[in-house]
Amino acid sequence: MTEKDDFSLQDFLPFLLNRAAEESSLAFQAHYKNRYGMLRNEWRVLFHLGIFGQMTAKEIGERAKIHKTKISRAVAKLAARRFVSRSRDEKDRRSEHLRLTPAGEAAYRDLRSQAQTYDAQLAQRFTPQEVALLRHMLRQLAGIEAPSSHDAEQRGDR
Amino acid sequence: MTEKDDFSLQDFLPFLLNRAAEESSLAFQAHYKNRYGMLRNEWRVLFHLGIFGQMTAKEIGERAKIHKTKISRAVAKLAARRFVSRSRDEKDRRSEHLRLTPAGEAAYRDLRSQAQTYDAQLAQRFTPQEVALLRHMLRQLAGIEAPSSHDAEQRGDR
DNA sequence: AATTAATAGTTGATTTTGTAACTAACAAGA
DNA sequence: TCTTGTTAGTTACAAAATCAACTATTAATT
Repeated sequence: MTEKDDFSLQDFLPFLLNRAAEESSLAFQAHYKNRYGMLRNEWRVLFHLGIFGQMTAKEIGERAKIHKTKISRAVAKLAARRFVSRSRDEKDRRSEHLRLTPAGEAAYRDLRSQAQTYDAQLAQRFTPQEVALLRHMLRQLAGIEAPSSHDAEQRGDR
Repeated sequence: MTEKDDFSLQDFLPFLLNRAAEESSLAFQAHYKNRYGMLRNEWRVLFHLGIFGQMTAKEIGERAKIHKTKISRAVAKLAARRFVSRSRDEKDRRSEHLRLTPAGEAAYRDLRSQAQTYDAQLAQRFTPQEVALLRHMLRQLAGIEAPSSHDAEQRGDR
């Protein structure tokens, strides 16, 4: 099993991104899976509601880029476990406003602090400048952040 | 939907990594899905065989960190499409050596060049130094590369 | 050699995801 | 008002992932 050509899978960005994402997700999964029996999508919905207070399924989906069927199922499970309460919008009865129940709030606060600890743990492998750059580049690759003119300048674009 | 507290999901590394990984994987998927009807695991196996020439399912699994059932099914499909040939190891008849057929080689070469183009496209959003650092950090987070003493020094460790 | 444990790979059952079709509610134009 | 179109969210069915059990073969222990 010796290398045959110069193409390195270990340098291919989609491959690296997937491996790094899976590694960090699996490691952090332990926190919410064991303690609260949550799945990744449920945890994501919980976090969005924890951060933003009240959102519709649609808003969560847009912000996190999670498909509406995943949101729907995640919300159903969170509601069944009484972590989330739903209320119809009276102006537009198609949509409903979601918020955390006190139990959901408690879970969120607990998991948020674990997330912060875990994130810090990952970040401390690099210098603060490196981490800032990493987050910037990831946001860029994720399509969250538009390419800055700075980047373009450094490439010699105009 | 206004922000309630200081924790930002958009900065949480596992979240960012997942979003960036998904974005790049989906974009690249078009190449192998449309043209060869391959799935992600099949493509990964194909690439490993293209790069390393001959491997067992176990070796591929270890290197790519893909579970053996996924490998088994991916290899079955690649073999059915005559992209991969299998041959028993006569020393240890439990394992088989996998290699690409000429058709598999052709597909690999085609996809490799597309991968290189796509990777370059992603990379050109940043400076060469930034990309080098990104790959380094991702390898680190993926557990492919051990933390360098350089990183530790910069953190003030000893 | 016979028994037990371990390993490479496959198969099957269950869970989760992905895709499409669906329901209910609203909106716009004729 | 009566289509026609659109949107929020759910549900049904197909595809894929996960986990456990299985077969065949080799290694280790007695």
